[in-house]
Amino acid sequence: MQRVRIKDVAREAGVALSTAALALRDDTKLRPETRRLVRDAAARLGYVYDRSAALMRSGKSHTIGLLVCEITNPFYAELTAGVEEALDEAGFVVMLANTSESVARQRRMLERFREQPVDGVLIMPATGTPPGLLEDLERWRLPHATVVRSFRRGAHAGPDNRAGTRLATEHLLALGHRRIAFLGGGARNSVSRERWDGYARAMAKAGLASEHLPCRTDIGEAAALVQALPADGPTALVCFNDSVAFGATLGLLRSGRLPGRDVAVIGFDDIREAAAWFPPLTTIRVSPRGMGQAAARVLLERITQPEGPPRREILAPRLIVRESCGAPLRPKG
Amino acid sequence: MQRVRIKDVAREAGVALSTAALALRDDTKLRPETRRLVRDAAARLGYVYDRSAALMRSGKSHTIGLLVCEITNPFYAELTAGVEEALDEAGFVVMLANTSESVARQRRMLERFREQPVDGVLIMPATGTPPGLLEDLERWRLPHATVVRSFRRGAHAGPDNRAGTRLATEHLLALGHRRIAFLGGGARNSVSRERWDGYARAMAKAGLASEHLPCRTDIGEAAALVQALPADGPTALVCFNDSVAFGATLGLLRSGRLPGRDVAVIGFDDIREAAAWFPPLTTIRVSPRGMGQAAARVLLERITQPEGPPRREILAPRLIVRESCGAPLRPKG
DNA sequence: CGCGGCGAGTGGAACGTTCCATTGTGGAGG
DNA sequence: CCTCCACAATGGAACGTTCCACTCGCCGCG
Repeated sequence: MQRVRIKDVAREAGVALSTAALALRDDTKLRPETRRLVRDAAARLGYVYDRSAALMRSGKSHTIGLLVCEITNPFYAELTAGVEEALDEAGFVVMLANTSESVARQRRMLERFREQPVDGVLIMPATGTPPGLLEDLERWRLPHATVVRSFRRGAHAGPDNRAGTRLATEHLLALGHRRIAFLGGGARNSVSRERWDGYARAMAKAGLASEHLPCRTDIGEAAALVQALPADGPTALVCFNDSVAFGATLGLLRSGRLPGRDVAVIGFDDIREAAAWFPPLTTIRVSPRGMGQAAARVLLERITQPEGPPRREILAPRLIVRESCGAPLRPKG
Repeated sequence: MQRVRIKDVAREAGVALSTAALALRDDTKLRPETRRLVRDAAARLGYVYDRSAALMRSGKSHTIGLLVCEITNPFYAELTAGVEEALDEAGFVVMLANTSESVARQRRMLERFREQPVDGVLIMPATGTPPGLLEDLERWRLPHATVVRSFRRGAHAGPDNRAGTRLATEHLLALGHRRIAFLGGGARNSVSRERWDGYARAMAKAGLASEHLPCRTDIGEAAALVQALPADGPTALVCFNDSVAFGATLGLLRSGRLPGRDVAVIGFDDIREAAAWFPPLTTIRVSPRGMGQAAARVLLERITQPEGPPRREILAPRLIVRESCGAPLRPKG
């Protein structure tokens, strides 16, 4: 009652080992009848392909390592789903590591992946990742791509963050707001910088002053901050992302203000919950799932053509108008 | 500029290949000086361990396959994080597959994992999984464990769902509620059955009639259902889980009722957002992260002791009182 | 003084594929 | 009738570890 190997299938089918191997890969060098014969024998014996042996000989593992900065964040969870979906379609399996924004853990898992070995790695860099990591990846000749957060160079897929917050800010300006603050962000990563930048530039262009309300990306923290905001504070909030925006609406509710009527709130990401929120959240859609798929494609291209230049795919965001900026509010007491 | 192998390290250190291999595993059969010598040589050459070769010879991949029914659900995302954390600590790597509740995809990914090969699989069975899957796993002699949703037998870690909804229902009864409905669930899986069961039994014990408001586990759907509820409907809702409870509070708000004052809402799971919600959600805590860790432990035990009986770890839930059930109802009702 | 046992290190087979070079066969072309 | 080629199938080395059996000194003991 041992495991069934190609050898056993070959014996059962009455052909040579290498013939059986060829047949199982459905190689056209073999006559269809022979392939048939071997397949039937394999099915009869319950043969299971052993990728580890194949990997050892061929050097291709058909496996990629995925480094997620925080999988419990719905946005990254959705992104992970997109990556997994696209890679599965291409016949790849995903090795998962959740770094929880720990640079040390990220480093450790990367080395693990290298041992495994994987054919490439897809990274959402933890906040504070040193540029040395990119250099290591290059030195190791490990095909890699980043998603959302990026390094200065290397394959990448992510949203156009500047365009996103610009869109958001201009929408608020068009609605007549003048005192518009930027809520959240402030972390030392490319996304925070770019989103702030898009907002600040739009404000400058309108001849208005920027105002930063920094907080961590956490519903509770954002809620507390907004709850404490004075009545003569900003009339509109461009939020770092939807989670922060959710916090903002909760904070307004708790202090007796109605989001959308008293203070306009606009998010970023358009995560699944945004449409169902109260009030439904106006936000910038970037489709995390689509970005995950794009990133997977970019990485696969890197793996198959390691010599070509790394591709950077920047996805255009879209403004989704709902009710948190004072569009038709439901008449409600 | 080839990859560095143990052979190369051995040559550099001036020892035999097998000695070098032993040294790299830090085997106590070797003198500390020798181990040192080899380690230094390995570091000098930039040696990277190749797990695939080790796997082939030893049959141990130190890899487990994780089948998640829906990773974009925050509860399962948190659970995934727990699994990954615990397995990493034990030196295992996680292969991820998101089945999106598709039985076909689940089956396909399971066969892929088998080829990989993994040392075991951790499964959150997709809704509608046939019992045949368990039989296949047993026939394949693939160590396995389930989390949250379970089969009739086999290793498992999950919450005591009956006790959870019983706790919730008794809490509402103690607050004076009489007309209590169960919102959500209804899917054909063990969790739905058990949660309904705990609620129904508690109601029966109090001599009251059960009432089922079935809906899918989706904020929007729950919100719409609750919004349409008549004013003389139930005064309290035991929800299938927190997402459904979130939907319920949104539905109440939209129809001009205040959750906690007009209608009591109680959730299940205590996901991260529950505490920050408006109003903060009273719920049943099951700690998805803790459950993920427990499941990982149970599976590892299965892998190291395949002969022993599979362990089933049922975690006691805890009632977390916040504000969504209001202060005790006055006799007025 | 011989023998057993132990510590430290060595040599080589084995794992299950893939890949390459090779064989045998039948038919077309000269 | 021989040569050459394409096709179909075969044989065996190689991948980088692990594992087991083995050697070689050296020490203690009867």
